[in-house]
Formats: sequence, C-alpha cells, structure tokens
Amino acid sequence: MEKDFFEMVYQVVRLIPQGRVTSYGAIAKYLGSAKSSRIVGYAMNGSHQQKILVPAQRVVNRNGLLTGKIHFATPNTMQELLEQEGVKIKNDKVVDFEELFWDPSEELKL
DNA sequence: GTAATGACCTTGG
DNA sequence: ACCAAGGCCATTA
Repeated sequence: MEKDFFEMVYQVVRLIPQGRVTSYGAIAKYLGSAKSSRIVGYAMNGSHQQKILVPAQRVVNRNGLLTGKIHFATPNTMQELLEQEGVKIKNDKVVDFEELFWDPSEELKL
C-alpha cells in the first residue's frame, strides 16, 4: 500500500492550523526525507481517497503558489477554501506566505 | 522487469 | 538575476 509515508503526510496536513499554510518540502523534511517533497505532493494526489478530508489547500509549494489547485474539484476550490479560512490569495499565491507559513519541524518539533 | 511521470526542491551555468 | 538540469521516492504503464 501507500504505507506510512502517506499516512504521516495526511497526519501532518491535518495538524496544520486553520489560516496557516505549509510547503511540501517542510512536510517531507519533517518526515525525514527532505528530498521526498514530490512524494508529499503525490500523497496529496490521493488525499481525496482518504476517509478523512485532508486540507490539502493548506499545502502549497515553496513559492507559496497554489500549484495543486488544478487537482481539486475545480481550479478555484483551493483558493476558495483558503480564503474561507482567512488566507488571502493573489494570483494563485498565498499573501504573506512567510508569515502564514507553518513549519511542522518548528511547531511540532520532536 | 524496466521506463516514464509527478500538487517539488536544490544546485549549476 | 534568469534559465536549465539533476535528484529523490512512490505509483503507474
């Protein structure tokens, strides 16, 4: 199966506070594989398969760009959800991304 | 079994 | 500063 890596990714993503965002690399790094950022994105691809809803809209790339919005129900869903949580989006990218950035390695630590 | 792809990141020219 | 290439892990063809 997709195994623990995916599960861990989902866990971390669910732990992201509302109105906050993080990056694939941060999650991958927290999981121990900083180079596996792609896998994190891939995991998000199957997030909709999970029984529990995964706030994948809070996960963006390092640029704060909503690269994965196209994988949502509609390319506008991601932005809509983020705006609902108070995150402002400009040109498909998070406003004040650095401030809203939520690093699991810093917040959750070990 | 090998080869190619992907919601990425880092480094080199 | 901008453009190009490589790497890494898992899934799919």
